[in-house]
Amino acid sequence: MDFLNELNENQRRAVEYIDGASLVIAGAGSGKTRVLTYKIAYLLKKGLAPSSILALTFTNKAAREMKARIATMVGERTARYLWMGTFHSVFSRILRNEADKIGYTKNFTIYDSSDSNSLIKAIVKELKLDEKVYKHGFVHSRISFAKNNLITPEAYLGNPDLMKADMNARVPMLSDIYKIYCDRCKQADAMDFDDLLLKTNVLFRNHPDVLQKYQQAFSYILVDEYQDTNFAQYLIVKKLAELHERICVVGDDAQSIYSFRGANIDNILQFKNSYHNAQIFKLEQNYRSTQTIVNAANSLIDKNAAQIRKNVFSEKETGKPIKILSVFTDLEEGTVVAQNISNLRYNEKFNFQQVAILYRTNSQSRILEEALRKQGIPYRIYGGLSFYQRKEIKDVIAYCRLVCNPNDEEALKRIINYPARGIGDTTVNKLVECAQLHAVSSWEVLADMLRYNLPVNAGTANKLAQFRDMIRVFMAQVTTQNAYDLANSIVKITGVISDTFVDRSPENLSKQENVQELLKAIHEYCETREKENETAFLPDFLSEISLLTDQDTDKETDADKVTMMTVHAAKGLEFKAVFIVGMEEDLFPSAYTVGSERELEEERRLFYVAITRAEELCFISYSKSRFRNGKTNFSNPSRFIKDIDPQYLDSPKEKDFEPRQNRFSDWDDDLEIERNRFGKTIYSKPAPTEPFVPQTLKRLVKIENGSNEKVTIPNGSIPVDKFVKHAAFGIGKVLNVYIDNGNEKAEIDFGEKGVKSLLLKFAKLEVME
DNA sequence: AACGCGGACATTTGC
DNA sequence: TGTCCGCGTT
Repeated sequence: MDFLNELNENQRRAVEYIDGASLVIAGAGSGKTRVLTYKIAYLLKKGLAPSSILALTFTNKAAREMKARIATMVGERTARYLWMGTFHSVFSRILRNEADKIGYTKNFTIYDSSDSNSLIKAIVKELKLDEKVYKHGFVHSRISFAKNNLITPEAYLGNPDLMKADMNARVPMLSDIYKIYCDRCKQADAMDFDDLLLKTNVLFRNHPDVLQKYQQAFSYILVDEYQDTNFAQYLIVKKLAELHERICVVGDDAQSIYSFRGANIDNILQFKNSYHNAQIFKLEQNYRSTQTIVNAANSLIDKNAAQIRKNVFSEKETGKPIKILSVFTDLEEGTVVAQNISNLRYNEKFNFQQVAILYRTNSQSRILEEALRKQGIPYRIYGGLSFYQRKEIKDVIAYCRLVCNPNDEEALKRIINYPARGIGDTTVNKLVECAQLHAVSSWEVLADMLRYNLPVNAGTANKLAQFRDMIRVFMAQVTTQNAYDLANSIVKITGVISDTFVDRSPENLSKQENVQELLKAIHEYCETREKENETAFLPDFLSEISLLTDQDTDKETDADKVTMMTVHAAKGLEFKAVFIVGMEEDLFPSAYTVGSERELEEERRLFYVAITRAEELCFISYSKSRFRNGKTNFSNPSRFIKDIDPQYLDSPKEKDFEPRQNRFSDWDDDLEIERNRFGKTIYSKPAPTEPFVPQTLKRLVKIENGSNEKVTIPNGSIPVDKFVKHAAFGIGKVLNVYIDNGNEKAEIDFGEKGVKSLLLKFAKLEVME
């Protein structure tokens, strides 16, 4: 096994230890992927069948690349039988095989987050709850949290701590929403992303025979990016490995950046408690970056308290210091970055594809994009609205989903009146209500409107029947036509994209192109399957794509283009030169995280990930002003820049690091408001001592022109002109107190949150001193 | 029922 | 800025 010689001492020991559990702590750039691939090759050479090796990766792309590398070592014929993929894709496969055991069909739908959110919205509405209190994003993240921690609705209800917390947070109905949400998913034969992990656990718990089958099937388990696993994933792995404990996990606690998705860094920190006798290997030599970059990154991560101490070092050249670019506007930032890239390309002979621009949020990409375009620099953006999230694609997919799974409520709701066929909201509401009443899906009601007494007139019933019959024709073809032929006739006959033919605007043309692109993808999928002498049906294709991301869709990876992506998306990648942009307070670190030390440390790790993507050159830019959320804000350099040992930096003058002080005239007179992570508004400057001027004149005028029925009460319980604090809106100034419809109300200016009229008997207001 | 308008609101990261 | 929702009009 010659290839073992290509490994360093620690890497080789990690590869060769296959008799029990092992943890590989792999510093950034330390050859982690190499260890994994070589280890799998090693296992295969030792005689393990490829189908008995389970390798779980964090992205599909990582799985694909690793598989390709293994194929070059052991041959394609062997490599293709490896169980390799993301947790979600591997276990969705298993769940489809075992679907009947947990009350699902093989063709269950996977709800993406927008499906989940729209379902949550519908439930909140049905329960007649305040949509502002039960915001879909918030509710979804709580449900997600529960599922990731394997807390079923029943367990949630029975957990006094959770129930009390919801009570105190004034969201007592969360548990009910959760319960209904799960029921509806079940009824729709749908699983959300979290279900793929939760239901796998349920399957293994309730069916020991099934668990045993997979325990025996997988004689060696490898997990990549273990620091980003959550409890549900931890437990799946634990159960599967229980029998033989032949498992190897690889990760780096310093690169744990997904806690918002439930990832639990303790999984890696506590590994040896879960698998006693676990061997630990540390990979500390960085082969990717210059010493300067490695040392700079080390000095940064050193500021975090929670971590496994390790000594990452590089033996490459010293390299150039990290260049700090300080600019005045976000526009200028784009220009400066573009200029630097041009310089690298034409003076330093870099290729564009060796350069990446990394940012904290997707919304930053647009302005950079324009700057690059102006200077004629080719680029490729990853993430953002991925192909499969575009409206026209989602519409086509929704038809496909409904055809494959008639109970898919979210798909049905999306397209029942698109294109418009005279089935309006009123009708849809009646349909959905009727279905709920009988505890069946809307499709079931459509199929037999008379039986369920759907209260619609003859004309409407006719339109519904027409829609139903059209879908039925497709349904009959699910197992007779291949995916491409069926999708093709769906697009033609339903007229999903007919409204893009009204004119030849660029938007419409691009939509048509996208749909063609989709059909092409389906066609290719069918062809590859045919080569394996199988027919690919539409449900197969759907299950294939539901877990794909933008990066999986990308075709021309070899083109010479600058890469633009979020730092999260860049994990695991490397580039000769990296530009980290928008390094400003409230953006990186995000304003949402500065309230909690834990979250702040995660942001710091995120920055660490960004820096360690660079092989040779790293640039960090910040702007003193930035256009965000519809207006321009002034900003200060990120605190993280100061966390890097200055000896590794090439910085502009010192004074740029000082917080800005009245250098920007009247703008600076506004109070700086920042939101902490609970969404409360707090003032970053000392508490206001004088009343602030309401944000917009428009609002003032509105108040003064307010309705005549409002009678100002002179001695209200809330003092006019004083500041009060509200649980959700933060601190505001009382403008007016009056009686409206017999109710005492107060008009309060919450600054950025706007002017609100609150009922005093409901609003909990605290008067500020 | 369809359409258009305007206001409100949110805007972290992603399988 | 952009999306979503509700309202009023046709």
